[in-house]
Amino acid sequence: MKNNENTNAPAHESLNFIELIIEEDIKNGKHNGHIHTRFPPEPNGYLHIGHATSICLNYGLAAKYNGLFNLRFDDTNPEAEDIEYVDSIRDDAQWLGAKWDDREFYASDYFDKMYELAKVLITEGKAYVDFSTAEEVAHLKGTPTQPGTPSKYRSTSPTENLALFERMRNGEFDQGQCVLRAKMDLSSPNMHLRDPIMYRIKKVHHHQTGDKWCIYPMYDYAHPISDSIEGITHSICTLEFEVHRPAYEWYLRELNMFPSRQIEFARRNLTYTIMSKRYLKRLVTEGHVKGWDDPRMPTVVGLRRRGYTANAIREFADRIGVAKRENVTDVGVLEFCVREDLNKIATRVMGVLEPIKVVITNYPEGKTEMVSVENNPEDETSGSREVPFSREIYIERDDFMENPPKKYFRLYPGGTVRLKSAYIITCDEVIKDAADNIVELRCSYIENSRSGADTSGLKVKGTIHWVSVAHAITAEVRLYDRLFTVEYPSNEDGDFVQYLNPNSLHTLTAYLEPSLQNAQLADRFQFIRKGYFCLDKDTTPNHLVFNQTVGLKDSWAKEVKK
RNA sequence: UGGUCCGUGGUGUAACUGGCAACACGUCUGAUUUUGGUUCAGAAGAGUCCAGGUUCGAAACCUGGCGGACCAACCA
Repeated sequence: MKNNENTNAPAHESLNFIELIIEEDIKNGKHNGHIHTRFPPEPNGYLHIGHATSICLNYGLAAKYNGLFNLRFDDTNPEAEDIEYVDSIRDDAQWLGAKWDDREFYASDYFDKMYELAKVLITEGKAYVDFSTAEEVAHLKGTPTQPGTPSKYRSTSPTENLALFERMRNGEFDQGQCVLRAKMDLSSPNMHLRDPIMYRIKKVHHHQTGDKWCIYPMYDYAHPISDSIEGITHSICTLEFEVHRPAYEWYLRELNMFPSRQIEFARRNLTYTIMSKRYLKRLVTEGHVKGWDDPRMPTVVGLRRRGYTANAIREFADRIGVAKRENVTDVGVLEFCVREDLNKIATRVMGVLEPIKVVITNYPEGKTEMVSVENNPEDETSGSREVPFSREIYIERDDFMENPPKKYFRLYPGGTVRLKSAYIITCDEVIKDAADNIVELRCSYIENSRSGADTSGLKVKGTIHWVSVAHAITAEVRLYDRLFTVEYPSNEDGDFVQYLNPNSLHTLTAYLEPSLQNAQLADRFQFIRKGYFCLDKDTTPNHLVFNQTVGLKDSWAKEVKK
């Protein structure tokens, strides 16, 4: 090895534990160095940010090692599943940037094969039909400290079991009357090895196979077989399946199938939100949010509507990495990732969220001039546009203070400020109503201070945004805050809904520069000095609606807090 | 109290498998700035759950504790 030019660079790129396994496998020529991963969602709910990072993980690994990635719907429980979820999951996965060509599979694609393989196990005396009730099965399994005891059906002959299983399949038994069990190890300290159920009877319609089947395989049986059939080399799942791995390996070994390897990682949690499908569903059904795609939801559809980019989510997945220990990632990291992406691509526009009117007394009445505003200082190719300026404008209410604290460099009586891309103004007079509310500011402008042609020589500390009263358009703007008031709602005592943030949605009517009239759903904007926004799908031809994706970093707000 | 897995700054991951702990977010300074944004420069913050042991040398290996998560659905 020759010495590296950059001696400070690590000798090796730092790898996560799964990459370590993969590289070891490649080095050893396992599967001829081929890598094949998959994402196996059950179509019984919408994808959330946790699923998204898992997709990034699995797809990313395949892409990195020139392998393949499959999307596979784990549809073994038709009672819980629905085609609606299949469609949304596929759409979200695609949006995230995963590619699987024609390799969109369903566990149900393999029902025939699974049925045949079950018969092989029965024939070899490794599986049996058990007519015990669910309670009996549970009871006979024993406890973690006490071994299980054999059911009286455990010794039925293979021939008889074969016939029984066929009758199960033919619908001759009632739902719940019997199950097919694998003969593993009743005395194992691992409960999942105590003759786990392979098939149960469910006389229900399946969204893919219709009414073809009335018996459906359990996860423990279906998953290794699906992986194996597809030639999945690295089957990545979450930690709670760790104890299932011996069963996973048992089936593949006993059936002599392609040895897919299961690898478990710790699911990643996020502060101030919840990830459990059950809880998410409650938020929707109980009306705490407006739907699965409510911009406050951690669902992929929610994040999309909120204005998050696939880029940002991929970057997030990358940054938080993957490991086996418990973790809670600060949402701040996610927010950092969107800001980072949006900063590069968002068009800068001006919009006043909470207005206060300013009259520029020495500016000609009825005059309108167009000032040039750059679309994005981070992108020289983005150009600029013309924005109308006139005698009466709106500025942000908190850009004015009657009695400003130290270091406040916005507008105040006698103070001077630059209007972004326009003139420098001085506040001469504060107009109040009978109730002492400030209703208007009277200012004067410096005529030769216009941006780009400033010969005034004046230096001002503050620059604020504005919008011309006569030209402003109005829009509904929805500001969002964290959905919960505590960092880890599911860890708190009591029902998680009591920790919902009552102020997670704040709706207001804003005044925006006229160019926003033509905003499209795919557009990304930065409302200067405020945050990143996108058009919401609730928009109608005469009612614009904008969502705040995330606010800008606000070091003044931090300063004020001190 | 049976089994499995896990314990590294506030948070998330690293440390090339034994050579006195790095990166990112966050925090704090300062500079630049017609966005209190961006960018740039810098700082503080862990001695790796604890105690022993092996070793010239341990975050890593061994032993024993402690702490946490998961497992007894005809869910996945």
